Amino acid sequence: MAIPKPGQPVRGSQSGAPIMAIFDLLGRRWAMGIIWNLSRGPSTFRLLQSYCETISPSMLNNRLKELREAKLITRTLDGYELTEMGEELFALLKPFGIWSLSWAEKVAPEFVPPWNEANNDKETT
Amino acid sequence: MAIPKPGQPVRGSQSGAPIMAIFDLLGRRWAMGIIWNLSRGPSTFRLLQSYCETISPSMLNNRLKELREAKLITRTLDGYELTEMGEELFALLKPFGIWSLSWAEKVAPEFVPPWNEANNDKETT
DNA sequence: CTGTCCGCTACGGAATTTGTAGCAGACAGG
DNA sequence: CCTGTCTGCTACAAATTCCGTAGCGGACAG
Repeated sequence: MAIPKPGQPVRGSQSGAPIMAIFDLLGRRWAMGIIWNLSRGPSTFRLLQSYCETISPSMLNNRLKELREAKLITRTLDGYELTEMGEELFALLKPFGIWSLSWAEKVAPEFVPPWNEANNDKETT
Repeated sequence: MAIPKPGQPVRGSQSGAPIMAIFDLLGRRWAMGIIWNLSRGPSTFRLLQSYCETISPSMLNNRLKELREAKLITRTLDGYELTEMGEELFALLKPFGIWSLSWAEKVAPEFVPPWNEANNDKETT
């Protein structure tokens, strides 16, 4: 049940607006992380698994299927990769990366990894 | 367990990067929806409950607590409202609203509510 | 004191996620 | 062909999270 059907009320939607469908899709464990990891280029099932260390194969499989049904990713000979729409979504997600740094500094300074301070200049796509 | 502790590996993080902490926080049911609803102004517990129709009180309470711990929202006499950081996050979330429309058109045309077509020109903040 | 509304908690059952074992297919060496 | 190894993916039970509903204590009106 990746994409809520038009007739069915989206979980938590007060109007069935598309934004709630997206939140329903991305508001699941690993969904955004998978998009994020895939933004670095095509990736295989196994590779994705190692990126998301503790994800279980069936979870990964489920998320991958849902994301595929949502036309956000696609299967290729190289494994999985973002579709054009997936890239668009990632473009929206990207600012989170920068913002999350300042957020982490405020709510949990120690949480910002040291390698980041010396490494965050490669952040430009 | 809203904010992953520095020592603990974030669920699904390959490096403990802040972005994964955000994904861990927002990648839970209702989290983004709550931020979204709160962006319209302060709201009460009961009101939030009616916005997120099927959420249970304990769930809402949990999310609210996590979001508060993450310094994204705050309690006031009016109920709950976004902090400055929460507003920043919403600013990042806002483009999703526009993008979700074109996404919905492509993956589920019928899903785009009719009222939107006559209403999406007030979207320019 | 009674009734009503509010914020919030408790708790059992349902749904989702995790951890682990394992299957089928591809490919290399022998 | 047989063996070993690697990859993509499935199965399934256990653990965790979430939903649905009942209910508590406080505020406030009559």
